Amino acid sequence: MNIGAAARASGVSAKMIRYYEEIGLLPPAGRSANRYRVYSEAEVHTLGFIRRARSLGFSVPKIAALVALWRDKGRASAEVKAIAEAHVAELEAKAEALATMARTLRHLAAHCHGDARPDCPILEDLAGKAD
Amino acid sequence: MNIGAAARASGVSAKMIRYYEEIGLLPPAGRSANRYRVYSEAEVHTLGFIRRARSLGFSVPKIAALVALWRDKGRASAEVKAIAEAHVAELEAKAEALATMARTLRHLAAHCHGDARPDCPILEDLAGKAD
DNA sequence: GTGCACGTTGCCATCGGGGCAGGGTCAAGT
DNA sequence: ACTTGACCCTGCCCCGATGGCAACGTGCAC
Repeated sequence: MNIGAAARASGVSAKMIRYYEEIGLLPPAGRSANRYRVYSEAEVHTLGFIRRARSLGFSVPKIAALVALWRDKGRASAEVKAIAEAHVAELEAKAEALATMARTLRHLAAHCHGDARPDCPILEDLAGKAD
Repeated sequence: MNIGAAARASGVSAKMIRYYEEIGLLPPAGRSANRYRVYSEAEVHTLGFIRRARSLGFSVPKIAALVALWRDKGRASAEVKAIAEAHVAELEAKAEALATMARTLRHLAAHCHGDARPDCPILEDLAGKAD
């Protein structure tokens, strides 16, 4: 299977497959006589694993750790759980930071007339009223 | 006031002040005879505005629009409110996306023993059990 | 044999910064 | 006067994960 077919089969773009190989997340793919990268079903399976991990917001280094544990049939599930829980905490912290910004701004916007008049509590706050 | 003093007074790093000038968010600062950038209190005030807008997650282009409205004493508050509400929607969408990832992963982790045994629903899910 | 689809590598851009190198400037202390 | 240290200047490289483009090689179908 060439890279394009592997990309279609896994949902990971050819560009990203090369990138993952370049940064060491994937071992160098085998090459056919014409120097084209060749992928097996197992490698496509790994690419799908990576895609799903990315969709849960895992960074590439964390995914590397997860893939290593996945390959290690004797892993302790505690190790996986620890990575996952640390990531959940990170995600929740980021989500809360964004939600806090949204609440603050929503509150400011609620007090803004939103008409043709120029006075606006949003600008007043940004200008340092509450500094 | 030189750039270092302006940075301390505004809370924006000297590096970022130069960056904002370079990308056009700030007009080129005046220069003293030795080519040092010179800042007035008004410019420091603008920098504080930018810093607070950044802390609410506004992108640089949006901040450029907000600064322009701030300067325009005849602005309609509706314009400011529209930018703010669009940004609130963006923030909430991103926060919700992260929160959804966190919930999904938290759910998977809750079903993981987290002990020395190797079986782990987190890895099973990533491997495509639910693909 | 020709054209198209696909592969290869390499470079540039994103965004909001951090950091460092190499050099100029200035003020205070010796 | 001379040195030292703090500050300033510009320009470059780095981060993460991804997209895009250029220039060029390959393979297959007609």
